[in-house]
Amino acid sequence: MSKQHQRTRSDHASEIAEDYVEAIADFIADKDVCRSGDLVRHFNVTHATVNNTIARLERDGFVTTAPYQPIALTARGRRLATACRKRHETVEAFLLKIGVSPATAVIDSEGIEHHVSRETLDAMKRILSDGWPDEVAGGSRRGDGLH
Amino acid sequence: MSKQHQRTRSDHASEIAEDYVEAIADFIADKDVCRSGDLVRHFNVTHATVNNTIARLERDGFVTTAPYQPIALTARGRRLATACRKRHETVEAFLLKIGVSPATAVIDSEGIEHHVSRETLDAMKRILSDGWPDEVAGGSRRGDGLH
DNA sequence: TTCGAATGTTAGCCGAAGCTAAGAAGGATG
DNA sequence: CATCCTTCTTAGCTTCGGCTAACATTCGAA
Ligand SMILES: [Mn+2]
Ligand SMILES: [Mn+2]
Ligand SMILES: [Mn+2]
Ligand SMILES: [Mn+2]
Repeated sequence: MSKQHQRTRSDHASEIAEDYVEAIADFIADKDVCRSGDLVRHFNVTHATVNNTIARLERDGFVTTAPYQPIALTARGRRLATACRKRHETVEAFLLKIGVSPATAVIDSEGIEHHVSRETLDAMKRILSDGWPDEVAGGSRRGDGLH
Repeated sequence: MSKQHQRTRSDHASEIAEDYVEAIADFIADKDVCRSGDLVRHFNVTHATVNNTIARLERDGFVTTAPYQPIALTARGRRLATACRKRHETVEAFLLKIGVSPATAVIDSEGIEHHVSRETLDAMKRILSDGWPDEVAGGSRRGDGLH
């Protein structure tokens, strides 16, 4: 019992870090630098909150900062950002694939992404690239064989 | 921007309440009463933590308690529990449907359930009951009006 | 009936993630 | 240069959800 809940709790601990490095990487890709004000607007939280969060990220080795300078990602931060962006994109694309509207897919994927294990992510990717799995006996039988 | 993040933050605020009322309802269904020790074992946290959490649930009108007595759900608590259990079951069943192993489905659904909107839940239910959407050239649109 | 184990409560601590309010640093414009 | 506005930092507060340690209550055995 309760392996689930421990996983959910630990997912939440890394969730903020994941969203921040992803956003920082996006700003850097987009306009070459990321300032804390960019994150204030992006996450819709206060300057003080961004400052505290960035301090934790620096403590944990994901970013480097200097007073009044842009925020830079460490190699570790870049690795995490890339992995998170891919995972996020997969989850969002999968929601669209099952018929969810674009607006809802954007919102739901933002929360869901952090709780998707490697195995579930692979299942989603497989469906996105190979199509729906074959229905096993007892199912409602609709798509017939392949394509 | 950031509508997503506000939703994710507010999902987290209700997440613990949802898991607790669901567990309490399960214990009551199973053995007629729920004692705080049941929750200690179920969530694998300490007595003190369960006590604090239950106090918040009572403050918010989901449960009633009396010293050394079992924990009882209010009507509001029962409503929430029922809705959460259904949603949880749907998410777990859907993960199985896309080919995730039972053990992983149990773990991932515990976190994912809290971030699944009504619309996404409906999409999952539709697939569980009607089978995969028709594949149509160019995308995943499922033509045909409803039903 | 007393006593010890199991169960429940309380007090006090911590870190994460939010906030407000105050002030410092820097840059554009006169 | 001085000024003013934007940007950034710092201090101090809150709630939540964890924890440990100490204490209280209940209840079944001896
Ligand atoms: Mn996210
Ligand atoms: Mn979550
Ligand atoms: Mn649940
Ligand atoms: Mn859950």
